[in-house]
Amino acid sequence: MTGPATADRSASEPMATAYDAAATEARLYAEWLERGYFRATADSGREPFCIVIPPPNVTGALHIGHALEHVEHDMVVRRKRMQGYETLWLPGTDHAGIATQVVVERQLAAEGADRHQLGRERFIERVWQWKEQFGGRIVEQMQALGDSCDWSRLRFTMDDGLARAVRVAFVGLYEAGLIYRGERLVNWCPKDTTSLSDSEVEHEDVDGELITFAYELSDGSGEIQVATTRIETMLGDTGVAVHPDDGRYADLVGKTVRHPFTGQDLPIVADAAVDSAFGTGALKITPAHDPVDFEIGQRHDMPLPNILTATAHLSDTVPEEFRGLDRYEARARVFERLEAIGRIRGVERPYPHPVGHCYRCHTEIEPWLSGLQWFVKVDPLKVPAKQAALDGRITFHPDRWLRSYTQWLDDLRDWNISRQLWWGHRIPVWYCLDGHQTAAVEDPDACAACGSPEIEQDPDVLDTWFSSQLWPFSTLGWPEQTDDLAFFYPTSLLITGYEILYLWVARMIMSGLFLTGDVPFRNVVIHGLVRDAQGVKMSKSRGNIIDPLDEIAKAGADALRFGLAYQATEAQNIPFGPEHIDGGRRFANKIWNAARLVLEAYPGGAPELPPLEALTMPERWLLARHQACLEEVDAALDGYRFSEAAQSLHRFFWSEFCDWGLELGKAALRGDDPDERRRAGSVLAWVLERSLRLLHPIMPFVTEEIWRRFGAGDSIVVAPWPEPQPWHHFDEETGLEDAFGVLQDVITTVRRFRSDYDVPAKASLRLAVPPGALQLFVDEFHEPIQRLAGIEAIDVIGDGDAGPSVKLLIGASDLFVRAGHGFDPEAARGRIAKQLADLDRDRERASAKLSNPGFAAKAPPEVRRKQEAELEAMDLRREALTAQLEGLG
RNA sequence: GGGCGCGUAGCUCAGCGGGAGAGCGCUUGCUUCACACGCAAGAGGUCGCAGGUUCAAAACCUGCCGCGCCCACCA
Repeated sequence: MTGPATADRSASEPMATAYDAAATEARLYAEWLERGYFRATADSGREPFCIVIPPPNVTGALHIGHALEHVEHDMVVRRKRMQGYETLWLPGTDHAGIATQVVVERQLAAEGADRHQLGRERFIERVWQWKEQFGGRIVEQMQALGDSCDWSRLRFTMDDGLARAVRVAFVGLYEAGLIYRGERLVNWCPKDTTSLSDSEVEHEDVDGELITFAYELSDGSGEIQVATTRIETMLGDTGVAVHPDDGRYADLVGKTVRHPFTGQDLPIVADAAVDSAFGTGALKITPAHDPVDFEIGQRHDMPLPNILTATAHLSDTVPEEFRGLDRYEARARVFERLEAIGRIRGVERPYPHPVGHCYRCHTEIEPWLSGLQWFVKVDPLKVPAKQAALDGRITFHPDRWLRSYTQWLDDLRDWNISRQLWWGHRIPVWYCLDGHQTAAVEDPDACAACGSPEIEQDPDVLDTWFSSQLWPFSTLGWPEQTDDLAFFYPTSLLITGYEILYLWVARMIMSGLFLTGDVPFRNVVIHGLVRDAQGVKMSKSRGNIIDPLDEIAKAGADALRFGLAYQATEAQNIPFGPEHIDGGRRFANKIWNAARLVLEAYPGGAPELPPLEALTMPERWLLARHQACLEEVDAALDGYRFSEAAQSLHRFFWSEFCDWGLELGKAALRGDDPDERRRAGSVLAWVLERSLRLLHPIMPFVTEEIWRRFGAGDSIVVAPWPEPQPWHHFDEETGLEDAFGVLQDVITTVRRFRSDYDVPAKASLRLAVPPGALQLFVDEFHEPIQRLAGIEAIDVIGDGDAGPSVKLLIGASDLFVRAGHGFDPEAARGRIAKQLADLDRDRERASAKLSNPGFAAKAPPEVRRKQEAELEAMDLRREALTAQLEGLG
């Protein structure tokens, strides 16, 4: 720990006229790290609060979506820390199987090599080297953003502890019969040459073709037509299927057709999976290349001719003339050949239809028989996962995501977890020559079944998401029963994007419940996707990317953070552009300058509030507004409505604290009376200091930099979160808002008069008030009225003694303004006439409502009273406007 | 095919039963000793359309139109 804040050199220097983020942020962050503010322990005796980060890919750079997600994390975490929780934000990165392997392979390709030349072991070494070199980049970027993570616990999905967790999880599921090996169609990416889970396939409409062609019956008695979007697969056809109830084809079932290129006879079968209404009602069956056909093939004992290689070229199982073609060439060639022999019966082109694509490289997915693959049996896992969300052990925010989650679970099918890659957690299963399987946490020496020492490990690695799903507990030490796990698990909250709700969130819940017996987190916040200011998705090709690092360099992390927080609504899309960062930058500067004004007159130390009865009415108003803001911020953040919190703070700080609080307080702050100076300074400093604490989770740097100048403690990072005061609703009890409203009205009305009548700023105005309540009020607040409304003097006048003046209206009283110079009545006449017209429209609507008998009978009294008061006010305002118009001639 | 979300000021959005709001942009006037990264005043909206519920609807219900997203084995 360093010394007290007063030893902070920057805190004793005079404040520059503009806030300099670049000179501040890195310095403060380094100090926070050095002082260990972000480190959490399991034995503090405090309430735990824990968030694990959605681990970004080690290959990645921090993008704007991360920035949004991290700002939300940090807002929650910094507030919880201030609220006294033992707060842990656990950071880390994901090894990202395919993505990382592809990056390193590309690097190798640039050197004229490939991974097969290098060999498995050396390739993996190479990836680790790459990780050591570039994997830390994203950590630095997170620090630039201000993320208050406990860096001493930084984890990586491939580090030793997590590798062990993966093996224990695998073996546990295996022994429970929830992991099995089987041969079935998988989603195959021919570019990455690996299988993918259903969730890693993105369906997208493609302009394809629907070709109808004819198979001739083997007995020469006619033909049967079939339709397909993938005509090349007819080389792997094993039959034709029709619906059992389809009378058109009833006679044909049991007959065979002759394949035009292979000469084989293929059976015509009846199967209920066929939709008679589609196409010709007859379906060609390619069991090895289509999921529906696979099942039909199984039911009718058909063979499984695999006509494609791993790279989606035609294999040696097809007639010579087609071998070696890739799938698209083959599509054209087969069509040509069928056309040449007169078998094409129809062509629909373009024919848009959905096709699966690889979520990494966007190559079209091939349903392919790749040999034996590993699967997780999901049925026993999904039931408790669904129940946990339905019974409230896990809450989604916004709650509409609950429905998506449960529906996804309902439709979930077994999860293919083996990947034909090198980079990743290798499947912990060994095979002996007799084909026995040994699944083990520690590398075995011999087959568990027969004791044979000649065993070989499965060459495949696990789906990246298999290790990611363990993240909330593997990072805390699981499977060991560590203190961290006992203290911080289940974690409190997970914040992530909807795009990985299924890929990641749902699987954490399933595996967490099975492996730890508890939910992995109690709350899930799903945020939207950051788009550009026009709502268009950001992408390199569109050139509308906002790089958070650039923006931090230009405007500061606080500016970026505030801009993001301000936009972070519960909507599915978060529009975000440079103007939002600019808004944040200006707000940071506004805070800085407001502090400059207050601190110039403030002696230092923790601000103390003078007794309430010693305060002026505007000061009490300011306290009330501050309380309202605190309550709004608390409610918003408790409900994870980040935008609401940011907007509330912005509105209060700028439009209430600065525009009215500081402006009204200035005179006393700089006046001659030392008591007044002290009182005003204390109130403003008190509100400012507490506002800084409320703002700190959003804008940690500028708030810290200012806060230290109070000399109220070491750091705002560990300062307590403001609590509501016992007097927090005194404004309502005393009619304070009304009184302050009159003051604002007087000032605004005079200002508007000056503007409406084009009275030059330097021309003096005199305010004439008739004797009475308003006169007493104006008298009491003559100083701020004169100063803020820019008037020279206030006179008390008798009735009918208005003189050459314009009558304005304040509340229910008249107010006369005398301009020292002539003004242009023409300019004003139009504006007033329009105001009158608008007013009349409103009046009509209000009086119609009031005279409605139903309203009188059924509306609650307070609504009626309010409505009456409104109409009254409109009447008065109308009178004043009419008088003004008359006064203008 | 199933599900979800959105159509409110020029732009992007908040509001979600009794006063139509914010940010940015725009107009006008201000170098007023915290801030021109600012201050003050202002213009601008039949709250997608049509019905219904209600004393009262931008908000609740129904239908329609138009966008967007997710899920999905109709070849």
